[in-house]
Amino acid sequence: MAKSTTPNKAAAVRQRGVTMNDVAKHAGVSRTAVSFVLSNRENASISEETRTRINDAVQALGYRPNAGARALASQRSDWYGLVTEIVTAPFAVDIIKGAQDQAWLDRRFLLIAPSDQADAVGPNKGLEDAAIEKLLEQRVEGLLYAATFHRGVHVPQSANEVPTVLINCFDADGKLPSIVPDERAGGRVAVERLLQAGHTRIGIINLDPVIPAAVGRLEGAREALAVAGLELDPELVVSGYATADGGYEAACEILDRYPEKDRPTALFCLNDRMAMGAYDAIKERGLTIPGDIAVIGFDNQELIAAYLRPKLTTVALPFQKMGALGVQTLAALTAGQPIIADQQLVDCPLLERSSV
Amino acid sequence: MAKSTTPNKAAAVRQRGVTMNDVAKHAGVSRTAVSFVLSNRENASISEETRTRINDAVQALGYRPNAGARALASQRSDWYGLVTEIVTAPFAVDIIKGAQDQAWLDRRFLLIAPSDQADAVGPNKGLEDAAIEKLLEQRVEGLLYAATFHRGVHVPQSANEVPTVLINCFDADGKLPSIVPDERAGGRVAVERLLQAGHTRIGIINLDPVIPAAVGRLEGAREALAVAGLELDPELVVSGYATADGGYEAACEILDRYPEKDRPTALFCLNDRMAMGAYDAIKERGLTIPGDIAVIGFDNQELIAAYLRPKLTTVALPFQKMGALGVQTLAALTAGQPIIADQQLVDCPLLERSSV
DNA sequence: CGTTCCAAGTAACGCGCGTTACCAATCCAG
DNA sequence: CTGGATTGGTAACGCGCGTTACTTGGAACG
Repeated sequence: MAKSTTPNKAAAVRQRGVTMNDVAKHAGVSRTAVSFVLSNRENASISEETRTRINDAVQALGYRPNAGARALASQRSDWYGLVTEIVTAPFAVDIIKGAQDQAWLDRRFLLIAPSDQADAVGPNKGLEDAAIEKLLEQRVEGLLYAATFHRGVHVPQSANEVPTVLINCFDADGKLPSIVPDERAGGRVAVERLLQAGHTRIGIINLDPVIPAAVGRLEGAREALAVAGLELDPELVVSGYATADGGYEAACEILDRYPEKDRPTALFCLNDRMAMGAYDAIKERGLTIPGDIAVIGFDNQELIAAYLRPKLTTVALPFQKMGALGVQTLAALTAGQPIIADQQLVDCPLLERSSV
Repeated sequence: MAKSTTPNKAAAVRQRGVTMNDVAKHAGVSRTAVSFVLSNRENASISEETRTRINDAVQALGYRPNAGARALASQRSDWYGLVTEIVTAPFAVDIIKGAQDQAWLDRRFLLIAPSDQADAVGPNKGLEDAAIEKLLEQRVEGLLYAATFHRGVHVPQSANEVPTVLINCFDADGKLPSIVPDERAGGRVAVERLLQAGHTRIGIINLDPVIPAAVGRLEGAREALAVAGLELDPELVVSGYATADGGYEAACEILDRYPEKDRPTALFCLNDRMAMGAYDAIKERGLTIPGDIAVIGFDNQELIAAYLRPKLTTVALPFQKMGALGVQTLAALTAGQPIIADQQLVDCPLLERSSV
């Protein structure tokens, strides 16, 4: 790679950007002609010859359009705002990635603003408002509001000024369209997988029973059992904190409660962190996975699921897909199309690894 | 493709568009006066009375400045571009968060562009270039280029047009300033901690020995041992793949190699994933942590370190701090200040948990 | 009373671009 | 040869705002 000896100088010279006017002069045409060519107008008539002359000039001068000026003149920015809690977020990054990729494909830009601030003491509601305010100042054409765990949220008032789509959460006021994981189908597929492997006595390590994830996943489990002619035994459902320790304790309780012959042969852990704790409880008792006890998780937290030994079979939350779908929905909304549905459910695929 | 079926409606939805002119009329002053008040010009003379009248008008009309127009007129955007690989990134999110928070404090905006694309087949170098190009079209005032693991990188040529700072990586061509973790000090502090706990026979589970992280951390370990009058025993250093399985195998090798009395009483795992595997190897042998064997990790991958049982004592990579420092450095550069140093090292703090 | 000076504000230009209206030349049909 | 329809462009306005130069009414000053 040939090093330019004075990159700084080059930068300093380039500081004053090349404008469309420069291109026009260089090509010996009007600025309008350049604009027409660059924006590929259909109805404008520019001869093939001047068209190439203009393109050559663009190339020669290294012209780069000024997105801000374009936005100002055309009254559209091609920007979407994404508001999310970054701090606690093992998941947020996946939503961002999904949205970002889709936005990129659609030639749109994503402005990401934090809805929480590390240094914020007290209610950070004000900061969230400020974030949205900032995004609106940038004249974003739409807003994505993402949560890191499935729940109902109240979206600040100012979000109403622009089309808004919720991701991994839903509007507690029931106004805005949202995109959430299909927890029920996920719970169903997890238990179906265990049934298919021959397990009929399945312990369930539950989350806090009131959150949407727990409700849906448990309901799905019940459905799967019902299809197999089984009933969900309330005694086999133990709730715990959504941590490895919580999972450990719940698993201990469920494993020690029964004599060996009645012991469940499989555990459905409603998230991977609890599965991590359950692994310890199982191993401590000299039992093997999946030989003695099969384990299935939920969430597909890569760092856990893919690195546990044996690797954890789990149901994935479709964050990337939700992010992408959010952008698509927003694109449809800003284009004036009617909303597809108040709430779109996205499938949670089963990821087979080695714990069943 | 999808043309807006109801353009009128879309226009109606479009932002209210109250401009400075509206504010001016409402307050009975000139637009210039409004501009002066809003930008808090020192040398301009506006009476306190009209100043409040203008502010009231702003409030009453719900005026929101147009950032794009402001950028166009003032020739500065208050935007920085952040280019990073989002896809594989358990870490990227922390860099983003650190940078984002700092940018927010400085009243600047971060435009995040992906340097890798999921759907990109073949060399994605072109996409990275395209991303930077897009950022430059937005007239970002500076560029942050972040990697998800410490390494040398080649930054695309176009990044030279604007001040650029590298985060968690360094310029292989040695031109651009960078911010990287102080791996050596991190390795030192880890081993010091083990020495302080009374361990003198310390096994080291190494990464691929050529990457900067491995080199630095091992060198730090050597220094710490030297200070204690000890030497690093090459036999106690085993390399493995940077995964839980790799850590498991390496730990097995090191634990089984010696009779009990010569067995190391502590393991320094050069990353947390390997520590996760080492845990399994230790537990399998009926040994306890930290009773029989102390373990210390590196990276502080929250999902692992905080949820392993016992929780893993580890050295943290200062991603957030690096992100913040990156923004600060960029701010200094764009303000025309001389660069502080070609390479800034950021401390890796020890996080005490329960495995030592 | 004439001059100077200053507070308080305004008119007007330009940032880079999209867009509409308009113009000049050519090309046929009648 | 005239007139309408194309082809190939251009002039000029406006997007919302920052900024510079300029104006004005009145107070201070000599």
